[in-house]
Amino acid sequence: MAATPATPKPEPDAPSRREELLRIAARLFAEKGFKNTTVRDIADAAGILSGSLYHHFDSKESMVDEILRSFQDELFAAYDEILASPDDARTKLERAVRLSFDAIHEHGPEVAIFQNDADHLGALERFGYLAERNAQSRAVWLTLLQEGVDTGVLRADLDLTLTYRFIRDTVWVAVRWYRPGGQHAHTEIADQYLTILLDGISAPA
Amino acid sequence: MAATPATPKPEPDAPSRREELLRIAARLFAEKGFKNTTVRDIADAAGILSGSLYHHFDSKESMVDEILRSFQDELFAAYDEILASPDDARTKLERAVRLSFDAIHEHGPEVAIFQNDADHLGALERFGYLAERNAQSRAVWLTLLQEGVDTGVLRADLDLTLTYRFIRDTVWVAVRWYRPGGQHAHTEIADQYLTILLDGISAPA
DNA sequence: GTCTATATAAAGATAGAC
DNA sequence: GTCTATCTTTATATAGAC
Repeated sequence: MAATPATPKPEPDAPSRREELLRIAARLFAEKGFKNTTVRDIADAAGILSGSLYHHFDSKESMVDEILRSFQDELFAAYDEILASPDDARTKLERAVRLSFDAIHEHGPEVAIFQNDADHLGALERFGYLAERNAQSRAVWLTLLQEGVDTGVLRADLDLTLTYRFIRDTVWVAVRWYRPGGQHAHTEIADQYLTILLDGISAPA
Repeated sequence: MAATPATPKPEPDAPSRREELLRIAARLFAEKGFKNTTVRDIADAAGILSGSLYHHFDSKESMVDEILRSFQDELFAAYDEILASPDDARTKLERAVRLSFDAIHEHGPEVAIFQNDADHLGALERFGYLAERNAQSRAVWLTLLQEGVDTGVLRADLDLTLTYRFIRDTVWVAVRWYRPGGQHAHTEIADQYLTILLDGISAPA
């Protein structure tokens, strides 16, 4: 084996240059939208010239691809863990909701990109997995909701398809205004959302 | 007065060419996003060449400006009518929610553009009115919610700022999947949403 | 890993003929 | 009101030097 003196192995905690660039790109994609962010924007924010980005990535699409894939892998692993748990239906629903707010807290840019650009990117073959993940998400939530109805913890008069769509859309929408370190902690927002979702805003009769 | 033989006055119901082009542009902006829609896309859909669009409009920005302004004028006039009505707090809240679903039904493209592109467009001076409308919307909903708490029809333990944000975001989000003539009528979706918002998804104890 | 320089394509917009 | 033709700017991406 010849000596390979160059590029020292990075510490596990020290993000590689590649990861750092992806983090910068994710922030910009989230703020301005994928299409509206230029490779020059990304390069400027990273303190290099646009051409230099192509040493690390094939294309702008490759960047957002890598960002979305790794986020979704992590997210769906967490959903699977909840589904497989022995918790009762209501607890699992609550955990799934809180998982969304945790994701908004820890991976805001990725969530925002997914919310804003997934529809449009999904039209490209390369992003076909987004539709698969969408179907998987639907299956997760409908399973949880059906289990809730079957065990009597949820009302039986709900249209589960509509309920699923509302929950799917509303657990993510706080990414539009939530900022870490702001007035409301993400756990507090999750509490308030669960209160409304489970019991409504009406005063008890 | 000299005779003016050209351009006959259009019937009030016959949309002018200008209005027809705006309708086409609105649909495309809603489907693909403002930035991602080219003037060539719009011209193609209208069956003309891109240069011809500039006979009708200054720029692509002018088009989306006109689309958003006229929609918001109509929407906020309707909010004002609800605020000024003698209905009780709960009825006014229900009317405001149903107004959103009516707007999604009748002005889907305009709602979608506002949801998807208003943040980004709002950064331009020309679209400063979007921030004003945003403040106005906040005032409308907070007024309705406060009146609901004061008259005892809403729970007193809600954080009204968070509740406002959730309602604001969630009454519009159905524009992502609702299609006129689809499986669920918009009135039916409004009913289901109001059920969840007012009373929650939990089974009664 | 970044820079210089540049190729190539796409997009917004304009001028004047019809 | 639309077309032909074209200008200008912006954007993605590449090649090779350092």
